Amino acid sequence: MFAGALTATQSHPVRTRGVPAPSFLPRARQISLFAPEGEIYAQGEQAGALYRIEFGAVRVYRLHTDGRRQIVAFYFGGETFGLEAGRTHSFFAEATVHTGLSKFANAPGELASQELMTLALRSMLHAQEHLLVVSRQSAVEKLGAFLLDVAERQGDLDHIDLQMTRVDIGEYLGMTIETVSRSFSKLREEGILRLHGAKTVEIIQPEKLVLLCK
Amino acid sequence: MFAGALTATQSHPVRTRGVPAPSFLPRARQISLFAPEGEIYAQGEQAGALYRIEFGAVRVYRLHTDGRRQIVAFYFGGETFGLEAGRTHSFFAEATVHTGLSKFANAPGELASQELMTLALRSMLHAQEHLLVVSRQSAVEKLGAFLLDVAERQGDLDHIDLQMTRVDIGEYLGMTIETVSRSFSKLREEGILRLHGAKTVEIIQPEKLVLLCK
DNA sequence: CGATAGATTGACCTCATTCAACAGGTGTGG
DNA sequence: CCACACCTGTTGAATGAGGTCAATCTATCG
Repeated sequence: MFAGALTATQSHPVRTRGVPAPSFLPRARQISLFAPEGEIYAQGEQAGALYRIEFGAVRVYRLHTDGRRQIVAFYFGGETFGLEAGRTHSFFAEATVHTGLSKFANAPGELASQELMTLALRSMLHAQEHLLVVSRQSAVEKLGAFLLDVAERQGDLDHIDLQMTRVDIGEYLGMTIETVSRSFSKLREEGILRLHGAKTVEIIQPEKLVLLCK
Repeated sequence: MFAGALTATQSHPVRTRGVPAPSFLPRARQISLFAPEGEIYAQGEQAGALYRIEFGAVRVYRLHTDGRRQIVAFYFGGETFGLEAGRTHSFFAEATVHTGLSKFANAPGELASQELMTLALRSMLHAQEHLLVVSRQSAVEKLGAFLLDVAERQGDLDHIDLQMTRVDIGEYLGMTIETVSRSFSKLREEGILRLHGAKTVEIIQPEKLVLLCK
């Protein structure tokens, strides 16, 4: 039945917007499937491989000593992740929903290639953007900036598919699930967005949201 | 008299700990001097060059639309900065104190070199570490983690030379100067550190601080 | 040695967190 | 296909940490 989910999801065109397909990497033989909460790699494991998301979504996070989780990035269909500074992973990577990945063995000699450089700089830029969002003062602004980011990456303002729980969003933005929920409600009450279920968001007044968050 | 400050500072050995000298880059002819608040580059300017700090300190920041400043990194003696994702700078770089820099013209063809890759991955890692610090819950923990970072990079726990104002620290950690000051006071009251003037910090109980922040 | 920017401390207030109860939606088994 | 159970999300009230405004102190530089 997960195989069913696979074909069903794949029948949608995989979004590749923003991140070009890593043509410089050897073609992956097959797609690995991950159930929600499924671990892709763990902190301490040997790094080196790259992963391209065919469908689904992934969270990359780290654990604080007090047990709290800090999600440093989400990745969606068409995006590539897995590049890290050291030889071993400093982060955990897990699927947030049913997810299909292409894995690329990354030969160490290839590390200096232009494309990998681009990927590293992109990751750096993303971390800095994330920093700007998290250091934003108000909870509503944080959530708004997050939603705009996701909408842009998914290429559709009218139909954002969150593919993650309020817990995930909270751990990404550095706030509690209650505050996340309240912020959604505030944006809804102000007529900026509409919720169709908890995970499908429609942005009605993008201008207002941009004005608020950018 | 600034020339005097130059020789005086240079008589101290320039710390190169953590960041190897960029031997892969063409030797710089001379050292450029910057007064406190002096602009090194601005957002929108053409990027490409790298800078090595001979003495002094640099802040790299970005402006929010509401005018607030978000400092994304500090750099100290021996460290190299200036690498960015795009062709133009997304950030501003300014000296926080009297600073001397070696500028390296960065030939575009060299972009794929192993050493630049290392620099990019280091920047990525730093941005992610910074994110973890800022998303830490309490103000005292943020400041403690920051001090440990600076102490490690300067290689001396007993004598941290901050080389920046409370405003800078606040804009780096995402809190007000009052909260920064109060956090310093709390750490002092708990006997973890001692202040000799506002910018010279002596960490008396590093274990306690590590326990609190790491 | 005086002027001035930077830093500290206090009082008050706002807003996110915490704790708790409730509602809704999803998935499972009958 | 329906009913129940559980997980997820929402909302409310009380608490507390950090922001804001303001006054005072002090370190540094001319």
